[in-house]
Amino acid sequence: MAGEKTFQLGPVKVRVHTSGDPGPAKERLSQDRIVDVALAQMTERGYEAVSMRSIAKELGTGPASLYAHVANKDELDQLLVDRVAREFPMPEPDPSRWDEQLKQALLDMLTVYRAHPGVARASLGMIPTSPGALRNAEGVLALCRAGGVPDQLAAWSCDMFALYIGAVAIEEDVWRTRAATASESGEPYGEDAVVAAVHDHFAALPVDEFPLLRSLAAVMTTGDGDDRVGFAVEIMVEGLKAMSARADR
Amino acid sequence: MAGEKTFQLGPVKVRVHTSGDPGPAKERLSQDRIVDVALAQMTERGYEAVSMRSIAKELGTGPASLYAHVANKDELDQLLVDRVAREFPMPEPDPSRWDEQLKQALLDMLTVYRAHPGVARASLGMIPTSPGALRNAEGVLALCRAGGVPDQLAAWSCDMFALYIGAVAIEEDVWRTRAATASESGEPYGEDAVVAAVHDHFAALPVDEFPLLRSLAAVMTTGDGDDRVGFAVEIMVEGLKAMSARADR
DNA sequence: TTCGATCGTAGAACAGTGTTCGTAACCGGC
DNA sequence: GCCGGTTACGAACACTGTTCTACGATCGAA
Repeated sequence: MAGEKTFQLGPVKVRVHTSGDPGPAKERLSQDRIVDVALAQMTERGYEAVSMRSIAKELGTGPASLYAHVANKDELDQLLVDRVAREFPMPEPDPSRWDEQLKQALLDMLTVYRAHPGVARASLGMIPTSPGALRNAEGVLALCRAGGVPDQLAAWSCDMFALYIGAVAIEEDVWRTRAATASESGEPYGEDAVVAAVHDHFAALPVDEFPLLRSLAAVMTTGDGDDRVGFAVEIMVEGLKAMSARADR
Repeated sequence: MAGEKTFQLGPVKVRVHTSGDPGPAKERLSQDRIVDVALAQMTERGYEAVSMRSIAKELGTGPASLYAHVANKDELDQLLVDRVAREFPMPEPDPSRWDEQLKQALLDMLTVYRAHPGVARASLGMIPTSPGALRNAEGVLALCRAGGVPDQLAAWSCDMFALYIGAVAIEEDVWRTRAATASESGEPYGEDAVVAAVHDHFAALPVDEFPLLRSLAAVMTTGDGDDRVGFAVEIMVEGLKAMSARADR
């Protein structure tokens, strides 16, 4: 609705220049531009805030226009996680410290997810042949190779790592949006308050039914997200090393 | 709309027995009954097929009636995963084979999720104080205790295991529903066909960019869901044992 | 037994959602 | 020049979760 418009009235064709009122001269739509604004909206307003309509509106058009470049919202979601997956930093494998590199790479993946809240929600069920997934898998495989991990173990590890990191990112985002909706309709619901409440709940459990949870309330609620993920990554990589050694033997 | 109905017409009150046409005499609604039919619908028609309206319809009422027993769809989802989590079999810990018991317990959790497709979609971000989650955590903690796992490791392991198993269940369900929608609008899209297509895609990758993926196409696409999960569970439990031993030392 | 307050029940409606249809405009190639 | 396939887009469809509102049933007290 800007720049130039033509009307057909019977045999007469009228060309009208509507001096660009509602925004600058619009470029043509493209899959990239759609993914751009979708990612921007999701990054600053969360997963549920971005819809076909909100994207179209920011692009100055209607939702139907998007379907020329994107088949589905499902496909759009896949494009988003693929775009984000390309940002995962993948180190050059160094056989002398491949395990530390692998752990760091996994933590970096989570950091990238955190920079784009909501995107991770589509990471489960990611198309394994998308460019981002390929890059990711190739990088993890290279690190495993550098560590002498048997091929089959390395292959299955790619799956496990991607699944776990995606799950952590999703869970964090779920709690994030929950805190947001809870804070806008009542008292603040910060992470510390939630953790404290959980701790108290555990500590008040009946002894005969939940003795361990009750006595371990403190350690159950110790540590933030980074601690927990750091631990899990440690476990997985150490387990991978142990099983590699066992396979060699 | 069954059994008995009264009409008020001015000062006159009329009581009419409508001989139970649209169903048996309806009982009162309750949270349990709502969760029952929601779980049944989800089990047989998938996550996206169950809505407040579909539940209400099967209960012979309108969607507004549900909100007297359930605050949200979010809360309903939590009730569903809690209900399912109660079905997780938790073994009596045996210190001589606690590791095998733990592995089996994790696989059993996945089996239960598989029996209720779609429910797992709400498992990420599960309320940790719900009865099902408590039962689950207590059971895992008991197994770790039997294995002499240090408390902090055991506590964080609960998190890791639940997250990973939930993620696997979700991913499986995503592919399941994708296959369903793909088969109803085109040729069948079975698991074997997808795996074969992925294999061919990997094998046809450019050598200079994805040498490992290309050469490892076979092992990357080897094994079904059980194989992959079995491997991941093995890795995690072995890693847990390794780190426990290291902490003792 | 009758009254009255409360709780559960629903119909209707609101503001959204993803998606499709039909038509109009545009663009590259003959 | 024209013309065919792609792109654009308003309108509409069938949904979704949720809220408002009034009506009915229920139960304790008078």
